[in-house]
Amino acid sequence: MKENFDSDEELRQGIEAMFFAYRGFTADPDRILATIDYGRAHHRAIHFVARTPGTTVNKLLMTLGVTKQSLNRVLRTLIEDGLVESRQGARDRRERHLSLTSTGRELEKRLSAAQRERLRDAYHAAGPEAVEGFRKVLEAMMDDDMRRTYHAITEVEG
Amino acid sequence: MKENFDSDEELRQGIEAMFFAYRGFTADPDRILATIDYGRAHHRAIHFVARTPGTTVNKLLMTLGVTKQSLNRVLRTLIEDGLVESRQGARDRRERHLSLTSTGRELEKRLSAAQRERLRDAYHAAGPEAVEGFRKVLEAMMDDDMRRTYHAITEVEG
DNA sequence: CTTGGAATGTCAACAAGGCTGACATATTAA
DNA sequence: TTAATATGTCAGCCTTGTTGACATTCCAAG
Repeated sequence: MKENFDSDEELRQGIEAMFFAYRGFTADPDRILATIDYGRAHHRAIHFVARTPGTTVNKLLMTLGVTKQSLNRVLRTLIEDGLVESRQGARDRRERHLSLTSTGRELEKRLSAAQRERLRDAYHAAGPEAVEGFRKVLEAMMDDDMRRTYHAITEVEG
Repeated sequence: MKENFDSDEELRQGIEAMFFAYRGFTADPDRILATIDYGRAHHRAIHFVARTPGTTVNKLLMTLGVTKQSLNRVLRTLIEDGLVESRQGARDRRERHLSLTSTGRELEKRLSAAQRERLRDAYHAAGPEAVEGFRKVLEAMMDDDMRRTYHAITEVEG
């Protein structure tokens, strides 16, 4: 297998693996979200607000790769529902700094716990070396600007 | 890293890696699809019809994990546009066996080539051992029934 | 040979969550 | 003073998912 790891057939299998794995990856949070009338878009917003507290709307926009109108719709409901807090910037008062409320953090924990459990189980089944390879390939698969965003987030926090 | 590969922080990074990588994974086909007024749903249908020619609607339904109404809408346009062929089953004439026309195969090749190139570059950047780990973790991340479907496809074809 | 159920197709209605375009407002920077 | 930036919001559109209902065709069991 290693001597031909980039054959068309190998690559097609990789494509299918990504497809099916991503379904598993989102399945657990999706089930939780469905019970509270939220969707994946809410999850993504909550995740990155939790991850980079105090981030601005613009930064979140770029991270998520959606339009402000699309994000705004989601963000508005999260703010109305008391999960996300929006504070005017002190230095630049045009900016809104976003953070989770304690209620928001509770939901974030539930969603994250489910997703982390799925990943942890997969990591254990595959082993530490596999995990390293997994991360390497995923990183290489990103667009350059996404890789930068990824590094910005994981280096500061991790 | 290896001694703590399943810490919460490591897992959160894995989650983000999946998120950003999946964006890259779909980016190239998405660009092609946009020029011809198709979406990801069309791509997925085309991919699996190409992969398992002669498959039935029901099998495709289960593979894709959507409702028949949702698939039917996509499939109908593909058939109307002459990319997919639907033949009544010989043994069981309720079934429709799906396959790509030559036009369909052309599009499939374009989409697949773009996506395979992305993956191949990532594989080369990460190396053969990493690829093995990548595949292992992805497989472990799938739901059981998706893993069965995945094996059914890759074992027959690959 | 009838009948139940399976496989498929189709209609209608609805929702989430993307998008574009246009416009308003506040604030900062030139 | 003016231009640019950050944000919010309204309106409308598209894709792609959902449910529910119903028709057709056909296999298979009784």
